[in-house]
Amino acid sequence: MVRMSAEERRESVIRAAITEFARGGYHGTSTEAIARRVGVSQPYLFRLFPGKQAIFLAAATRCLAETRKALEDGTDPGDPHMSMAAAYKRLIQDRDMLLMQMQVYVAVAAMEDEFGAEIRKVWEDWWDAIHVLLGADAHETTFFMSYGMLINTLVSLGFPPDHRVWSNFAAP
Amino acid sequence: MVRMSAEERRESVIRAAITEFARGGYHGTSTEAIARRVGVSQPYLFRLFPGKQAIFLAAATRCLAETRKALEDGTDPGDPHMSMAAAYKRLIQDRDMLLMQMQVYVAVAAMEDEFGAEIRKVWEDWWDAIHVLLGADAHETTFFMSYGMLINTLVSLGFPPDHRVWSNFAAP
DNA sequence: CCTGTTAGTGATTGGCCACTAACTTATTCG
DNA sequence: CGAATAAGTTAGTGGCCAATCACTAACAGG
Repeated sequence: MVRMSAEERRESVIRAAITEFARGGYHGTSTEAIARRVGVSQPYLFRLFPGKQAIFLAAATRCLAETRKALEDGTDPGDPHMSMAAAYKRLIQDRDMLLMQMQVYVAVAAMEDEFGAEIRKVWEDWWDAIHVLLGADAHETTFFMSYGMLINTLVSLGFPPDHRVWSNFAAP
Repeated sequence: MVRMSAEERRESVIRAAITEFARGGYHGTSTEAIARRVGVSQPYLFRLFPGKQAIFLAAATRCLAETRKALEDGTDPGDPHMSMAAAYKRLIQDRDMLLMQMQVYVAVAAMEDEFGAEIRKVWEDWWDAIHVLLGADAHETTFFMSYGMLINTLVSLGFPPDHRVWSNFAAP
């Protein structure tokens, strides 16, 4: 048994939660599954977080924040469009991260309360950050985000990389 | 008590299932809820369908098929791009239909078996149909689908129509 | 009118799951 | 050391939910 500070544990829980929620969604994931992945007893999760929803919210915001950060860090001001696209391509290698993003979107539609407002705010900030990076051209921003969301869908659906629906994203 | 043929009942179940699954997702929707909406007892669902998964699959394929049909029917060959975009705009007034689409995507990622293959096939056909309607220009097809998927996301997240993230989809 | 079939229900069950309570073990520090 | 504190566990509970079973009510044809 490896003892950790509560803060470190919470961190592990968030990571595990992203993986589990990504696959099962909110209702399809048991706290038991998360706890097992962390390597801790299930009831202990409820000491670290007030409830399942709180775990999901933490995982959701973390997922969006990390995605955003990866994009920002990977973007070269010299050629933002190309470098950002490349950064997203790198990002989606992590399937769990991408699936979690999708789960967050449908969860917001379902919960529709404080949770929704919180996520909308994070997403909005993300949008704005991209907007600035792409030279504050609204058209470009919409364009980039659109492509991103299509990619999410194609990955979710599990189309293999050589399928024709991917043809416009082919590496040069 | 209104008696119906099994086939008619199945139809009602599919409609009810789309509404319920759209809001709760696969795991977040009880067969009880679907049955209540249909106006029928819960066990009877299992006479009409072999199980919950089968109900979801029926609802999923129906949702995609109807969406596709609405796009095809709404597209004017004279100006496919504009008319198809308008058709999608009309389509998304039905929030349940759109949310169900999202639920299908995440469900495929989770189930990842026969179910996934079935849905991929339907989606692929949809893609091809759009492709032809848009003049077999792969770039245009990707473009259109991307916009569609971004719209789905924005609706799921619940951004009000006057929010800046919508600015590029503003009506002329 | 009776007999086979089809539509539909009520009661139940076994399993899972979020969450609580009460207890145990390790760490820190005066 | 020893006692307060923080990390973690085992055992249990009430509620929900998919699926089954055994049954009843309506209709159709002869």
